[in-house]
Amino acid sequence: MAEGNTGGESLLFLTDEQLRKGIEAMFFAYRGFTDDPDRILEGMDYGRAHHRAIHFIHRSPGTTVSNLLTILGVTKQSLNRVLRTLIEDGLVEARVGKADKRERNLHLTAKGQDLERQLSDAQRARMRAAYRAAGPAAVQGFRTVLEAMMDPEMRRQYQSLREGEK
Amino acid sequence: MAEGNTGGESLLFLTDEQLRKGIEAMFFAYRGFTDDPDRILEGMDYGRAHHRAIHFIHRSPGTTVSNLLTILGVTKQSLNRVLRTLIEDGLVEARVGKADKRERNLHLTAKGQDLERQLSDAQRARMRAAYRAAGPAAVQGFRTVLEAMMDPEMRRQYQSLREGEK
DNA sequence: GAATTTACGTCAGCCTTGTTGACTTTCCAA
DNA sequence: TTGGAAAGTCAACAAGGCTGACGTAAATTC
Repeated sequence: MAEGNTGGESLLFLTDEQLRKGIEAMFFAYRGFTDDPDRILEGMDYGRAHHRAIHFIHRSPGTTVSNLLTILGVTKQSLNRVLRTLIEDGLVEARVGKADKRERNLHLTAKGQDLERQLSDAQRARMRAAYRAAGPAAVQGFRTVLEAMMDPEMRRQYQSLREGEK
Repeated sequence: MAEGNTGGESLLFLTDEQLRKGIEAMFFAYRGFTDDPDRILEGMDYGRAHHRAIHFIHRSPGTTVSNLLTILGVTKQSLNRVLRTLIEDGLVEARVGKADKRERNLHLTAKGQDLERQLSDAQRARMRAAYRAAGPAAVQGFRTVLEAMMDPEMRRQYQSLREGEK
């Protein structure tokens, strides 16, 4: 199904025009995707970077700083600035590693869980509405294309996160 | 596969776990989506903001500054900073409006077209690879979900852009 | 014809979030 | 014991958002 590139109409979805529409769809949809959490965060001292950190700490409790660096793809200085404020404000706890004491195992506090819940509720609500409107078959295609669009390294991260959770 | 679901079918794609996967897919895919143009731009004096301006001027030649403001969703000061450098460098031309002389009609110069081509070639190449790998049905679903994810206002913009082109 | 509104440009200043580079501390492992 | 990895810190800087204030020309309204 995927590679059947014989003649006629099978390749119509690969025209430059179709691709351009896909590109603009990504652009506009990503705005919607980030909008709700951004709105919640504004007014607090936090931004999108804090949201990302909170999301992935929630997702993989006990993860280390360097794990987070790999997933987020930023420098440790950038991440550290964000992490520091979250720790100072009591949303994140950094526990010295048990096996390797150089590592810090990151966890959300109750307060951190609260904010995470607020943010992900908003983001999931939009996602749910979109999924519901589009239907299960479209959702399947959505995920397939997005996965194919990732860099191989990001795809590995994405998939290992998936299998990491039960 | 991930969640221990029985074969209920109909609403399984709306579980929080499924939604979370979609959220992370958006995050990782958007990185891939912006990566290639970003790499081309770095080293030049331009960034993602310039790319966006160039894209939409190419897309709607003769568009006005305020049109662009609406589409991009930034302040005029932000856009102006970007536009000014593009005009100074001879990538964009701002012609005084014919009917309304307060307006500036924006066009890419030959030089601007060159960069646009470079950027969109890179972005389309990744998009094409993803589309090809996923197949036409998945692409259809991809676009449907993204469209449903947009804010109504953005969706209008997106659709009016679509109909603008033949 | 005067007043107001619109479209655009610009100056100044601030914030978030990214970057490099240099340096320290801790501590595991060879 | 020593090299290097993990983590943190300080400093400086850039891109690209933002607000507020102001200016000007053109169009519109009264």
